[in-house]
Amino acid sequence: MVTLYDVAKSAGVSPKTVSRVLNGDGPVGKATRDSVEAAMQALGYVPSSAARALRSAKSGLIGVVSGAISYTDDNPLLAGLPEIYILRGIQDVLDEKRLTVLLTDTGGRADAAPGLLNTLARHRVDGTIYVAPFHQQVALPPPTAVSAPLVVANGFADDATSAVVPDDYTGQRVLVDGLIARGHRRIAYLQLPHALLATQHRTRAYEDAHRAAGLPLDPGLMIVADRVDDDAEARTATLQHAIAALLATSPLPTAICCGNDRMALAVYGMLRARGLRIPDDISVAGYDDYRLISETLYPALTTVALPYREIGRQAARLLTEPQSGTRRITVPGPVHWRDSVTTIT
Amino acid sequence: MVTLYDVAKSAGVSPKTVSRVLNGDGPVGKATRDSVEAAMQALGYVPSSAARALRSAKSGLIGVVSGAISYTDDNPLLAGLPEIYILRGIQDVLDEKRLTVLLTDTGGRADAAPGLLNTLARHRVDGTIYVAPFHQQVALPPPTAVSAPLVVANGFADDATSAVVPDDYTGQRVLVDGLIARGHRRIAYLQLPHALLATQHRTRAYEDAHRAAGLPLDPGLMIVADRVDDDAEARTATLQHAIAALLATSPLPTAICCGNDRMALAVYGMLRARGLRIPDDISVAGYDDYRLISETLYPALTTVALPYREIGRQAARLLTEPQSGTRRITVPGPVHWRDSVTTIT
DNA sequence: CGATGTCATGACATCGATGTCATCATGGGT
DNA sequence: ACCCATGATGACATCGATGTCATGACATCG
Repeated sequence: MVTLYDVAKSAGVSPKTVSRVLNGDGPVGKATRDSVEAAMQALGYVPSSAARALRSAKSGLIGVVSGAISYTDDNPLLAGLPEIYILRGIQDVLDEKRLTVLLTDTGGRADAAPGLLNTLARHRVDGTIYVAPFHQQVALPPPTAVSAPLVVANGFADDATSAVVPDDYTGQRVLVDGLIARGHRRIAYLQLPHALLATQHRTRAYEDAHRAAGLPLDPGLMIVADRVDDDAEARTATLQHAIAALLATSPLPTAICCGNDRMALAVYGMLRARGLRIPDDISVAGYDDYRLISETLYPALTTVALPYREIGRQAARLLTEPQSGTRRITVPGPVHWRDSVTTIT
Repeated sequence: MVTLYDVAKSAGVSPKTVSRVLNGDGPVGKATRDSVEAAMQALGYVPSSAARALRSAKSGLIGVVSGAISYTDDNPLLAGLPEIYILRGIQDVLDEKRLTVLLTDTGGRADAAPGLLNTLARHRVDGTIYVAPFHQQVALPPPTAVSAPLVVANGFADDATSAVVPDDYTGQRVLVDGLIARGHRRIAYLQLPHALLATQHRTRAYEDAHRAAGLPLDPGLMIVADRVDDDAEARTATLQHAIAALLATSPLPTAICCGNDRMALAVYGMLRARGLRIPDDISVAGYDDYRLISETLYPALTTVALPYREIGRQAARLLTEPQSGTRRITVPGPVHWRDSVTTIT
């Protein structure tokens, strides 16, 4: 390994001067700088961040705790994508600031967190972002003696911890307001389980939108159509029942809001199996804007984007641009109107 | 920060003894070990991997270069998922060995690699895994003075670099053999662009399967139905044309192999828009086993799994369990037979 | 019973950077 | 002509671990 001392010797200067060239600390003469840089080039010098970290207590690492990698196939409902987008937002910001991500994965087990935080502490990360798989309250281990700043993304912990969460209410509200504006009067809502915070916020938005428009709320149109823990077949069956119940109402709904795009994908198939055309007979909307689904479905799916990337960005900024005190940020996501929704004249 | 010296003082032993307890090097008396461990507990000691790395030249970090994070929405064709699964396989192995992933992302630009490798070198990673977004030859920057061992996953570089790649030939071959065994005689093949190595291998497999069964090869059934660089609409149009061409042949094909699951998803919609039932009128198969698509589609999609997770595992093992010389490993993936394929009697 | 080996432990140097403080020109201000 | 701020550079200690070598206490062996 070429060290800073080798560079110094080769350039005929002191180690400290090389350090100054490297970090732009003190002033360095033009000629000296050039010869140092030439020496670094010639020797193929690569600074050791271990040594730097040891001396200056800055590792240049940001720890990330997430299930982005492992959730991918454990839970197809979530499919890991949200966390990937959040990671991407984090990268956006950290790249600019020349920080590197030290990634640890929960492997889907919530009790993995303490061990992972310990690993991050060993590496003396300059800060940690804890990424929740979906909008929820997370339980953090008690802050140890070694506590770099910590931010929760896509969830929140307690009042002493900064957090960034999606604005579920506004997303659903804008969607339903938009459907009403497009002439829909009987709008069904196939919900995700009520245990999800997102469902609670979105349900309130669905109801508020109806109230604001002076429309009645028909309980027959609001059905929980997914489960959390079951296997794929049981979940399909749950959805089948919901669709059957919906199509038994009269008059038929003209639009169906689905809890997420994945549900919408299944709904497409089920409606068509019953001979219904989308959007001519019935409009469909999703949630999440999984572009893999929403753009590929035929017709393309109207859906609400969750601003995951922006959540990641905000979290990274919160962490790296020291603010005063603890903050909680709510990030709204736009509705993408596509061909699966028609206007009723 | 609590250091090893604090622990030593508190336990009344020398720093070196604490180090021995930590690493299990030399022998340590039972009583001494207990008091040291108690002191570590009490003080909340967390070892500094920077100091350890500096002294012993082992960082406990494995660098990963991939586009897993950034590809996610830049290129819906690939959608990042393959790389996520590969990462997962890597994690499987590294977790066991108590190594941590230092993740750097190409941001979708191939020319980002040299800079990323330099970042990894600064952190003195114990090894590097270069993850290719799809099966291809990758161009690595010239090995610098600082070269930890490197392995390419899901691609290959040159004869001096170990690599792990998927077995595209066998996957497609088993699929087409299986379709023929199920009575299909006119099997269409909607290919991905020929520029992809995967397409070349799979096309050979498709042809070999026909030859082996004594079936004629109809060029009208082999259509390139996707493009690499175009926007979503142009790609949909390309696929539409392919479907139209296919349905103009006589007799109609009884099965369609798609280049990937995403294409199969679109094909479902297009066939149904033309009034064809799946699988009654025509069977459909995909490739990749994106479970998000393959398990959710209705009916569920028959497809070939790409063994991404296993590729990641093998790559991590290749890196961390030093073998003799350079190796190249080919990993096969199984066919998942689901309801989108019917047997012709 | 002395030689020898193993166990248990400590002293000290060292890994490769940076922080602190000192040194020595140089040049502008008065 | 003198003072002092500023620029350019270096000497030296230091960050927190581990590698090397040394030491003393026992146990074992011929």
